Amino acid sequence: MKDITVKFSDGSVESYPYGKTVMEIIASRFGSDAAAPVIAARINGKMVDLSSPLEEDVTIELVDINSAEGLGILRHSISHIMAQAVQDIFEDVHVTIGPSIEDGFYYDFEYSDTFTPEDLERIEARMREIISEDHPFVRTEMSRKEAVSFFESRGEPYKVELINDLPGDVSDVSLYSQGGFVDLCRGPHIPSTGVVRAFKLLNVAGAYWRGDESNKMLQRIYGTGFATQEELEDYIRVIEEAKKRDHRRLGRELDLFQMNDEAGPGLVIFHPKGALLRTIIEDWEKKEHLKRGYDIVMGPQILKVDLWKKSGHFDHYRENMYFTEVDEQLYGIKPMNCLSHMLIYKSKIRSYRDLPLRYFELGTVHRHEKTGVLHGLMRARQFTQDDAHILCAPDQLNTEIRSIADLVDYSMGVFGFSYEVELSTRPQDSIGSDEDWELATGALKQALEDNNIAYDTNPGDGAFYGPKIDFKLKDALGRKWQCATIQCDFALPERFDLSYIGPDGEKHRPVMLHRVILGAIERFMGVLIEHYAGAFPVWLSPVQASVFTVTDKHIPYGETVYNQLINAGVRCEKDFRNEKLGYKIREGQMQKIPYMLVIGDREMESGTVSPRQRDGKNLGSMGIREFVSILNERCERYE
RNA sequence: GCCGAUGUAGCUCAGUCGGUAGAGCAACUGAUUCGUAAUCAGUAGGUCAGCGGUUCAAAUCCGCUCAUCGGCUCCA
Repeated sequence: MKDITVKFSDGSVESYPYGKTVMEIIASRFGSDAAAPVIAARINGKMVDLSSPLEEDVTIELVDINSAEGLGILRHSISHIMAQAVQDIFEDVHVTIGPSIEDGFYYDFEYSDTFTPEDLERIEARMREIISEDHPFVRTEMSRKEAVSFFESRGEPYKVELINDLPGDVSDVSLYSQGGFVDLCRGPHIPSTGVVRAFKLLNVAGAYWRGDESNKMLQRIYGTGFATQEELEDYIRVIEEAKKRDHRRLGRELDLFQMNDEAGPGLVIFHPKGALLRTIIEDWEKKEHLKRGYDIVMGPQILKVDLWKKSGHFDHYRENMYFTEVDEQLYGIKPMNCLSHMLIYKSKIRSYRDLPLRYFELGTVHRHEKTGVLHGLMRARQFTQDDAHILCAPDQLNTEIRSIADLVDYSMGVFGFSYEVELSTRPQDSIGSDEDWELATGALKQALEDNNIAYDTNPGDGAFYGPKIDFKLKDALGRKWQCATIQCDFALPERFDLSYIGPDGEKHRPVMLHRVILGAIERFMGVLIEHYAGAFPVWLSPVQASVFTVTDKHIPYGETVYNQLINAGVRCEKDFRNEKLGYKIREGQMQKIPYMLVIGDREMESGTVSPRQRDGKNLGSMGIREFVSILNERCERYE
């Protein structure tokens, strides 16, 4: 056999004997030390194991354990090790699938009993044994038929189902084994179990087979793995930090809101500070929308059921709606705000000169969410959307979508979020013609491209009335939250027979855009609380400053300072209790108040205040007016 | 809705083998008048989520319901 030529990603080209494995080639080219963090390779663009032999001329790229792909391979391999450990320990466990995911991996098992936290420890212990035994991951290939009978003989029905459901043109499948455990798997994998340095099993949860709620519930074990122990510990620290930032906890500690069993699940009760924060956000939004040519409108909470039938909500959204009977008439409590907006449009004959019309409503909606999905402010049964419906001519769609995307971008910047964009296309259960769906999807796509916005596509994930663009913001811990969305809708204008008179004097059908910027104010507040860990920027803080007296004799002057600040529009509290200054400061810090104003002899004599910033910095003595202008300037910069 | 876990004072949590409930912090009262993250002392606070069952006796064992938490499905 003749030698083969290998081209490396640094551009160098070398010859090797036929049939050498990738690992051997890397070791001879870079030395075994340099090869250590490499756990897989990309050969002519295809990911392979290091143990695969090279039988033709190739271009080779090394996949490092620290790259996103390398980490994915490592975690996927750990999931196989976990599956082996589980089957070693427990009887009657059937394996299903076990992929790597964003922050780790999981494996789903069918098991008649349930896994407990103690079981996880036993599984981890067995995994450590498997790792120290350093079993190689061995790839083999089989025909579909062989593989089916192989997994049948091993009593693994889920694997058989997976193979049977492969596309018809797939003739062979690959299997990976390590230490007697065999799994159907595309690969690649790490060379051997001993490569694993740091892993942890995190929790057990139920999960439907193939994610379908009509299927059997399996038991999923989540875990994660990293190249080093330090990285694993960092990750665990982030989880702990997230727990500390939990908006449900901070909501109570900062006295922002409560959820109350007596009131009902999924219902938020805003306390004074939470309601103030919400008011600040809503006032900001109204101002920004008025600047951009939106009209503020308001519709009723309940509308007759016939209108919901007309809109399609009764047929497609009924299970999420609440209904109530008034004077023997059935009413639907609104789960969306569009209906009133349609009626506003229809209240007059519209000309093309009137378009676009942009109706903005801070609309409170009710949705009957399943009990299991409720989650503090993030997922409630009553929430308020910063909703708008834009009615425009088809040729105005592009401009309108682009300016919404600009508003999203501006708003995310104000709150300090980066974001990602997804385009979702027609779902199974939907209304409207194929042409309209195509037109709408094309308009969204075109606008994104015109604005140079990178996006992913989610096929079949649109709303029942139209395709949508979702914006997923990223918070301080890198977690993603769905907030803004733009949905294109040809169906509702049709159903409500909306029209405008064009330049030709004829009736034309307008197009509608549904859109939210922050999404639900409740969810957005939840995200904000966790993003800032409760330490809101000055412009958002429900309490911007608190006045602290050193002793009782400073109370009269403190009262003067407090009143001046309140009159200047500062959101201010006072703490004139007979407590030591350090005690008040500590409480102020825990309440995350941006400025604490200390009032003692010095300030009383010179008519000043001494602001202490939340970061502990003492600003020294200054006049009240000076303090107010510092505060106002920061607010103007959205600090 | 489904799988699993949990529910004890305002909060965080103890409570052994079934024998009628405890701590720290917070609160309240008093003393202290104090300069940048906790002054001291005292007082009060509980239908042990709810309902039912077993038992001489239930926070503890069993059943049901409700709620919460972690996921799945769904979603702003």
